[in-house]
Amino acid sequence: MSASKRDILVKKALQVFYRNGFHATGMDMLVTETGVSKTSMYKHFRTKDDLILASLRLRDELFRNWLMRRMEELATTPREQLLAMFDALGEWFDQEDFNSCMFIKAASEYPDPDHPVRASAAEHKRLIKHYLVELGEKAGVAEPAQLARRFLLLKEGAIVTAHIQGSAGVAADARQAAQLILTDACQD
Amino acid sequence: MSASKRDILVKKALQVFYRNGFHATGMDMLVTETGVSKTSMYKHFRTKDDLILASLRLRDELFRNWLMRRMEELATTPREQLLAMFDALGEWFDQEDFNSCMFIKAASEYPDPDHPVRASAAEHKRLIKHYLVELGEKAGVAEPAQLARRFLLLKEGAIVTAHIQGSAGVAADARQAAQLILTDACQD
DNA sequence: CTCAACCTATACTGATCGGTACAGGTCCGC
DNA sequence: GCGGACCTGTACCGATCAGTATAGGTTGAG
Repeated sequence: MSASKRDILVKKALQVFYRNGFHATGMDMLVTETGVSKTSMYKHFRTKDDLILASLRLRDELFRNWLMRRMEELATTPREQLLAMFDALGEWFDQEDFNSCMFIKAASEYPDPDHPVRASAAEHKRLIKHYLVELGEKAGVAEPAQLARRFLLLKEGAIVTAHIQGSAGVAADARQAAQLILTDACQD
Repeated sequence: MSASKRDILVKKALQVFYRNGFHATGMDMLVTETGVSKTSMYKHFRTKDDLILASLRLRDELFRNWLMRRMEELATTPREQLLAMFDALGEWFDQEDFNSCMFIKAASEYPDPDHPVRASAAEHKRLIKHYLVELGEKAGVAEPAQLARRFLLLKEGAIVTAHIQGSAGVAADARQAAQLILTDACQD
């Protein structure tokens, strides 16, 4: 159970960073919210940035696992699973703690493109795209990479729109547009 | 010319906030970057938030004017102008100071949905959507509101993707997807 | 000349920032 | 029992945060 404190810290820090932002969250707030002493935090992570990166790694793992599992639960064939991404997104948007994509927010707060936080965001998006390409191949579309890129545009657009304008109808709009794109991809 | 100092302040503050983020930019940095004294700043704006809101108002005006003008320069018919939005976005993505959408970044940094910054972001997106609806009506599509919503998803998705993954090919991908959606919208 | 509007520079407030120092408590294997 | 791993609380560091106070310079209209 020695890893437990560290895990509690990262898990809770992830929630606070996601809700409150990165620059706006001070280490003292994390002490209060996590119940872990500051001394312990700096034993596990040399800097605040290291803790942020650990939070992003956990977020990537949790979110991608959730999304992929949900897509596979909601549909059976690869084609239907691709479209089901937008149903899963719709469920996410309607959760009360939905607050946009953590990696979009992270990239927004770190202007330096070479910052590790930006690399983490890029990797997260790359991994999701890779999963979509695989699904596209299983679905037998002619150009799975192109399909994945187009689906990702709709996904990111839906996240941002649900965040700024509200979630009503956004996932359904994205799903309908995705259906058009998928139909086209299967005709080629 | 009494408005000039204030205008210089807001114009330069907009650039610094856009480049550097809102929480990460202190008032002292703005003193350095704008050359306007802190006393003057607080004569014109009661709080930092007020200055941020003024910057966002200016950004909304400048960006929407630029986008609409560019769309109308790049094409003649309403249908072509709609698609030209993605050509204009492509030009923006390739500018060296491109750093995502200021309103997406602003919404990312202010978690409270009732904060005026969030309202400003929502209004900006609403105004762009309204312009797209008008163009859709001119183009004679059956459901201009639906078309505008789908185009906006692609637009926001392209902005975020160009920001995180790099701009290569993003605008072209979005344009191709938009072409499919537009074709469908004209068939109904 | 004078007044008011508008600007500047400098110094300051209390709070908070990321990060460190220090002293001590708990628990487990040897 | 004893050392080491791991945790706590508290106090502190210099820097920076948003915002204020004070004093004085410049400019144009009456």
